[in-house]
Amino acid sequence: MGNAQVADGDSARAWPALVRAYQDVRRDAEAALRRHGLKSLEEYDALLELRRAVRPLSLSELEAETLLRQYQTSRLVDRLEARGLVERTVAPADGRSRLVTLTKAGRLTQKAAGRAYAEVLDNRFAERLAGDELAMLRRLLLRVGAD
Amino acid sequence: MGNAQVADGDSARAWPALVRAYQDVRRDAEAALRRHGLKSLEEYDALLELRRAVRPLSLSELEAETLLRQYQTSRLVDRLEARGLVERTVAPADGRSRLVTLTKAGRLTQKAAGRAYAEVLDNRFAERLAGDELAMLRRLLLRVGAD
DNA sequence: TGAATTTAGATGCATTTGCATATAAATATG
DNA sequence: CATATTTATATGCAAATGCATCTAAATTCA
Repeated sequence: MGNAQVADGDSARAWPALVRAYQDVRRDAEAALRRHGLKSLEEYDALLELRRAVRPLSLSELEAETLLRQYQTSRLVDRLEARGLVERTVAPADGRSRLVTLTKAGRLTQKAAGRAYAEVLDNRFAERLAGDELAMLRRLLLRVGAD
Repeated sequence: MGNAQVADGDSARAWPALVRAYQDVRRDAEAALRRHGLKSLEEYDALLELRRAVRPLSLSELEAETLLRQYQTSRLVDRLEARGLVERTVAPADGRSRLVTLTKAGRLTQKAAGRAYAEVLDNRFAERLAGDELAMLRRLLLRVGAD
């Protein structure tokens, strides 16, 4: 949406800046992830959740962690599976459920991509804002989102 | 990407909050725009630029204003045209260029959608943050984006 | 227990994206 | 002036998205 400008009540001059920041960070982050074979932040997030989990996650658990829609999760896992980054197995306890686990390649990719991602964020946040500014930014953003 | 969490250096705890805020505002805004027949923020932005412009804009001018890609602009205009919100005419001065103008319906849609959009932003920003907080948020976000 | 309901995922279909390339008009060059 | 190049926009095609719906397994409950 580019400028994301609205009618012009200046009540919300922060919104275009938010859009801009989001897009710029996201662009950098996705470029970094692409260099490691991932196609989107969503893919990375799924890999990260899988790595963090103590036990294999079902698709619906993964869905809950990532805030993706049901069908998005299903297809995201399709793609990760096709590239050999995860595996899907029928849950022993519930025949409807599929458990998703990272493969070796998936773990390696997550690790490498994670480092690149963290670098981008450092670049965009830590190197540009002081600690108290970061905290303030976060607090303000949390008030804008949520509900 | 849901949580948008990264490896865990806390240098960038602001990023998940940024993602969250962006997604929440955008979701509300698009819901409001849909009620007025628009499918995305991008569509609204294009209508707004066209309304603001003193003269008809070519596709490439519109592209520059909105930060869309060339093919995105072309197809966005396709869709707006199909719904009777804009018209495309060959530029008199340059036979390659198409000038895009709002139709009557396009103007009405822009106006109504704009009000709804502004309401959402007021809701998300002005009603939640004080004036100096808004200004601060904006300043911080501008430093994160850009470059 | 057997039929109805709910839950977990998958998928058909239409739309949208992205990339690369095509078309066509304008401009530059020899 | 004729050809090559650049500029403005459109488009074919493959992948991705969204919606609604489907299948199959589990659970409810009469």
